[in-house]
Amino acid sequence: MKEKIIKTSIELFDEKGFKETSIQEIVETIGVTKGTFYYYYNSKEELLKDICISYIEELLKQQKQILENPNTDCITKLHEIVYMLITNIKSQRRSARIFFREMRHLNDQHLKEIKAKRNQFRKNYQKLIEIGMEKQQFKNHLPPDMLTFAILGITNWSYYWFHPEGEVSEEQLAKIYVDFILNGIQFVDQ
Amino acid sequence: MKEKIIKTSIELFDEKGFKETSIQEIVETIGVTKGTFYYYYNSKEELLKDICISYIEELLKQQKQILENPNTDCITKLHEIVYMLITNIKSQRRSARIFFREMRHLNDQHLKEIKAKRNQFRKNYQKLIEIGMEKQQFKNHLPPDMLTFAILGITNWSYYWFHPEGEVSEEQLAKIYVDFILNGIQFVDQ
Amino acid sequence: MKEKIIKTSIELFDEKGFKETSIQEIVETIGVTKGTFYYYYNSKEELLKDICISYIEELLKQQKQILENPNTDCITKLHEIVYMLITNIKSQRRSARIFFREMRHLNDQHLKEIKAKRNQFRKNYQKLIEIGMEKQQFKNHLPPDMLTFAILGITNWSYYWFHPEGEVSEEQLAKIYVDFILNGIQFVDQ
Amino acid sequence: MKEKIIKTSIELFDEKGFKETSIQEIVETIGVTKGTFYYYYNSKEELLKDICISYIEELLKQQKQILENPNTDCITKLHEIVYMLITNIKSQRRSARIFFREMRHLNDQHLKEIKAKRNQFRKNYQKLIEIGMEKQQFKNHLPPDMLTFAILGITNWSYYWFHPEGEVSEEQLAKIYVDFILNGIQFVDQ
DNA sequence: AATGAATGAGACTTCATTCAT
DNA sequence: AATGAATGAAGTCTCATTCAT
Repeated sequence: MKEKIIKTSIELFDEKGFKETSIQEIVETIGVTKGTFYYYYNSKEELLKDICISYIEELLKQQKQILENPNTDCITKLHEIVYMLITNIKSQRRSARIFFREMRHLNDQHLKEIKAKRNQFRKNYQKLIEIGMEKQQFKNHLPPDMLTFAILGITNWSYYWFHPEGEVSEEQLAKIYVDFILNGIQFVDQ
Repeated sequence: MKEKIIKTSIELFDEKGFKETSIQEIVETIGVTKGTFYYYYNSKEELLKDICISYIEELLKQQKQILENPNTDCITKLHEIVYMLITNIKSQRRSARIFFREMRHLNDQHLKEIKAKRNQFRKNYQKLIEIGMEKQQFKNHLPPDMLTFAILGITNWSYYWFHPEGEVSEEQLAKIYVDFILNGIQFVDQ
Repeated sequence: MKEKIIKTSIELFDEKGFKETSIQEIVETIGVTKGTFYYYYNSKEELLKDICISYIEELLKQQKQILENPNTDCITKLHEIVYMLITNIKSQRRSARIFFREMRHLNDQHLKEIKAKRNQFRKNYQKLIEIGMEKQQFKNHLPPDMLTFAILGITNWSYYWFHPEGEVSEEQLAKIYVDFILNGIQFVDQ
Repeated sequence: MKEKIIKTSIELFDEKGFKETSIQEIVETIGVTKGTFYYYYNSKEELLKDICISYIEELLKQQKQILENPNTDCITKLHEIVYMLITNIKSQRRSARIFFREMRHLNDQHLKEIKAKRNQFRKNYQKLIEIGMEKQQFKNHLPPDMLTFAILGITNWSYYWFHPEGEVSEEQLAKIYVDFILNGIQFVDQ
């Protein structure tokens, strides 16, 4: 039942927004009553927290697997993270959008917890860039923190417009982005 | 008075969200009563529309000036747009965030109008990339639409974390981003 | 309207209890809607506070008038306070009962304020007893604070059973009580 | 288990009120689940009835013992009842307060039953006063019913403020009250 | 003897909006 | 140009109670 509630809420929160989705709507969609909801959750906010936590923790887990692989270099790892984020769109687009857009409805404590994890993800990313710079896989004349924000912006933004069912596949988009991130767009006369 | 309402609403909508800000709060902040609000606006939604329209039209106007300048090449134009978007953060961060986050509260008609202008901005951007490709200022092996989304993602995302009052100035950030967009991050042994 | 709300609420709170009376019932009795209630009060608790404050402040005011009269001695003053409390039953019985029974539903701050005033009333009463002891109008071998509680108990309790419309009039009851307080019930052989 | 439920409920009902205490809270405090509660009680009201009945019946029992003692006179009996009520505060304060304050949540039938016993207690008290009057232990110029209410008010009220652990002991308070009841407070020049 | 899932009625409260003045 | 009173629909949440196991 808890699973059902989460699944339904994710759809509704993404489509209509957290505030705009009433508990009534959630339980009606499932076919139970409001009491049932409050048997599983103490508040609407707690449900949102669950959704947000699940999302970011899954992301951290996948990032960890990629970063701790001893057999890949920095460029490969960068590619894998970009690819991971793009492929996640298919299954996690809703959660991701809820994460970014509705996070502010969490209470102070939960918000702090969530933001810590989000920052952790970014810091890990940045660390990869820094290591790549040390190993001379990446250029080192630009500040790694700003670069990290930029690279994150590219993939995060794609959650708002990219449709994995469309003409461009996930693999293709990931490749395009990695190429862009590595080489930029300027024409170089050789 | 209308100016006061807009100014106050922008602050409140950004800080608390559209739904979370009541008309009561807006008019209390100004020091008038609800009747006054409804003298100037027919609904809360209309006020949001005003804010969103102003934001995107101003952006289009500035973009137009840059693009129509006959004396600059594509790379310069790209730099100018990036710089324009980053400098706008100082004065328009609130409006921009409201634009992205609260747009969905608009009614169908207004939403259509807004999205048309937003797409216009993106299409103009994309056109610049395409022209640059034709003129061999930009490489042409990557799809210009995906590149445009990527470039947009970089600057749009900065509205959520960049603080113009911080250590890195707007000029610096714009330079970093343009460098990144043009050349990428991969180390090139020459 | 505010007056109507207070009047109706006092009746309902007394008859059914604070928790047991819904806003719905209050406004239905008056013939308005819930919105109207919340136009005048921010919460149900605030209304209760108003009722409690009004009650205790009126009591303090009347007590003050009696105590500050320079032309009456302690015994007269005692009589006047007892009489005042008994006569108040007719008009204030409901408020008094709400005061005693529902006070605990007030929030911490309001409760503190109310209790301060209630203690003030008791302290003033006790002061009268102490002055009477000094002036040898009252015996001084019993602790004045305990006596004050006892005397208060007598009249306060009457709010729960005394009906001014019954056989015994207010004047009579006050006289009986003062006689009892002054002389006790033990038969004295003279 | 039933004992545990009663004990816990008395504490919670006294501290928070009957309506304000949920069955959930009661069973959580004990460490069982709601089903357990409903195995022992058919409703929350039934539990309240149990508490109230136990309290008043115990009181009647103790009163009976005192009144039926053939070896004590009326003044001694009065003293013993006052003392009994005061000593009860230590063990029964919570029950007593629930009795007075929450009684109204009982259903009609239970309320009738309870009130009958409460009146019985008062009537017995009044009878003692009347007998004392006949035997010329008590003055007979004041109506015994009003006097009974007054005497009851004194002790009942003490349930709301007297702390047996404080400076004044139960014996002392009983003595003070009996002295007051018998002799009053007026200074008598002899 | 006890559990856990589910119910459903009803509570307080919020708020955009209307309208006579 | 602005006010203040009033509306009413909708929202979140509570909780005593039921029932199959």
